[in-house]
Amino acid sequence: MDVSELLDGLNDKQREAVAAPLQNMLVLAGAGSGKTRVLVHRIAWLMQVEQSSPYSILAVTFTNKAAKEMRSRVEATLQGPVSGMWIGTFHGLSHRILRQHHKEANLPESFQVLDSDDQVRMIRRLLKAMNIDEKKWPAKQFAWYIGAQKDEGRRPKDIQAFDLNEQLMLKVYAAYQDACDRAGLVDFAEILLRSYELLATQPTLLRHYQNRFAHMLVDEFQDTNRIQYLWLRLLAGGSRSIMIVGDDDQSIYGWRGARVENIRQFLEDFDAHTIRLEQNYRSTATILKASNALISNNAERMGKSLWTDGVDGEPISIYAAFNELDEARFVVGKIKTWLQGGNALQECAVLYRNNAQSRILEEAFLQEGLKYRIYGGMRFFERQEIKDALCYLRLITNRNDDAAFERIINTPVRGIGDKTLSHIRDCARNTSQPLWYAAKSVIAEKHLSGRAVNAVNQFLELVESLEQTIDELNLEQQAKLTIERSGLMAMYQAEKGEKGRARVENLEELINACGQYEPPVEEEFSTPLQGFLAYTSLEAGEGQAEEHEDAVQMMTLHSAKGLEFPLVFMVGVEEGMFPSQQSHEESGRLEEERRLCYVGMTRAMTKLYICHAESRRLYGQEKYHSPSRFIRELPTDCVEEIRIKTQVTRPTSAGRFSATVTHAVFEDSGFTLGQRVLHAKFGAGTVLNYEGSGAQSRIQVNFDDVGSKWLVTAYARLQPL
DNA sequence: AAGGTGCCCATTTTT
DNA sequence: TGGGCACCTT
Repeated sequence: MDVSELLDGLNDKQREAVAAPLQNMLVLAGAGSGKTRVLVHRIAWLMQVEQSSPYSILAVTFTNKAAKEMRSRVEATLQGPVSGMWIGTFHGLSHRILRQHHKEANLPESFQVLDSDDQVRMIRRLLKAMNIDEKKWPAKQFAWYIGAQKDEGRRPKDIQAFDLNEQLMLKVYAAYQDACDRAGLVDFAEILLRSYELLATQPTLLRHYQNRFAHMLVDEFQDTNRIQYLWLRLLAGGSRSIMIVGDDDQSIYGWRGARVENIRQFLEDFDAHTIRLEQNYRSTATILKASNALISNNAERMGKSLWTDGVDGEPISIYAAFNELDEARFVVGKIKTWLQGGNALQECAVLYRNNAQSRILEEAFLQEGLKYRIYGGMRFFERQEIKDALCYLRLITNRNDDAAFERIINTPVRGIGDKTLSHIRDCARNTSQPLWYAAKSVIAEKHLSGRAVNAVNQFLELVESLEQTIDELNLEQQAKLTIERSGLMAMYQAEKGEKGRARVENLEELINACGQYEPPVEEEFSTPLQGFLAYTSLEAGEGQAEEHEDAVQMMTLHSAKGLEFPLVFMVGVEEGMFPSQQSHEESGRLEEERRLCYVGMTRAMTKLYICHAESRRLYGQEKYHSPSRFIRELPTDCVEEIRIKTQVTRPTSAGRFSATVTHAVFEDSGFTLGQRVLHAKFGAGTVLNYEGSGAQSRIQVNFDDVGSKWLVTAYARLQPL
């Protein structure tokens, strides 16, 4: 392959990054500036021009999807499969290291990964055992605390608890860690921390990896947390060839431990050269101008300004909806118009700040027969029936796995009740052994009724006999046998309704997935089953939505990152919603919300609508929100207000005003005499008179109080009578 | 052991 | 408002 092909079609800045001499680099890559392209081409460049072996390259991403895409694009560029190159997520790569050196990491060979749900269940059990009232201290809070500590690289011994609350947190952290260690379980944060500690304490091992990975590339660097940064820095050693790609303006995960500061830290620690990718290939000039203006309100920035040599495009449309129903109706209407223009449904995306907002929209889409797809939600390997089955497989692999034991000991019901179970738990605690062995002891001690003994025995034998099949059967057959012999299949077949049918299908799909699974060649698993289990927890699978279907794409602003759509709606852009109420309280949060808004806006390719509702039913109460400050921060020449906006004179006193209604929404809002209206703008009022319809209508309102808030937009022109 | 009731809570999410 | 969950009832 001709080397120049690697640079063809790149702009100057991209080319500078791809063809740079071996050095540490920060590529500040704006939205839609072709960062993946740069990463992929850089990898190809390293191999073709620098003659680097694929073995010497380590590329890290955050999501499996991104890792997969990067690998396939590298392979496409190099026109052939690359083997030996490490491309993966932080968790995936760390996990691989732990597998390979489980002994040095003090982990059993059969160690398993706990997902967040397992983790919370595990903590919940501990809380019960420790007599901690879950009502007062929810398990989730502990999970949060533990995760946050691990993300910062702190073990219980490193933490000083100042108040009682933190002392409790710490106590549970220590107990939880102990339980995990005994059971051979690691949670997600543990994977990173453990792998970091492993490298930090094993100089030979560290040197091995440092020597191997001469080149490191990191995607979405602004999302790295403390421990990920330390991990990278440790692994990089004195390397002169690490390229990080990121965008401080798109850092939206501070709340889960991401540190934008890592970018500056990197510049300092690695004495890196900075390249800015500011040419955008996605959006219209108008959208970019508005986005730039918005983000310039943030103080802490590396500085960057997106530009395009494309068209200006249409202005951004702002729609002030009457309420959330009107907002949904508006979105539906505009999407229909879009379709009439000969465009596809899947080109449309509706973005919202929190998941609850999707409901009203769904209803509206359903009503109009528009297909939609919601991103996020329960993933395949996280489903109840799937996890049940997986826990059988886990226990088969590792008898110490208390989390799995707890989940399936009486699923399906086999007459092992609370009493029997607490016997087993007590025994486990008193004798410091896993539940599995405690169950055996309890049976031997004959403290139980004959019936209970039978039931427990049956369970133990079931698992043991299933383990025997490992050598004889392939993974698919084994999964099938497990799901059948455990009674799970029968149990879910008996479940009535659509739900039961779906669950049976999912179980079949799981068997299918086992058949499809091929253990990765580079990684050593003692059995294919172990490999499969690791795969299920590190890669939870797709959500429920069908990807190929032509449907409106609905998702939170967070999950929209990295995607692009010709037509984008941002809904609920109101003070208190977005920026969210909570973000006012903590410092720095507001800027993150603004970055989130920036991310949302820069998803749009050709047309962007921003909607806000003046009244919204929230938690069963009518709330009046003013338009988000983010709307105000957009330059007026980039924006068009869809509802006719009229500058109005602020009513200075209570009394009668007449209003000329300027929008048809009032047509079906159906004013009635005596109705209370026009809330947030001028305070509450009563409709005195209403005539005509739509833009022709006139309404007289008597305001009994003049609101303290002053806003420039209005539905109607108000005139003192 | 399933079904009902009442209570509490209420961003954002990947691994 | 409504969903999830713990607890209570049959």
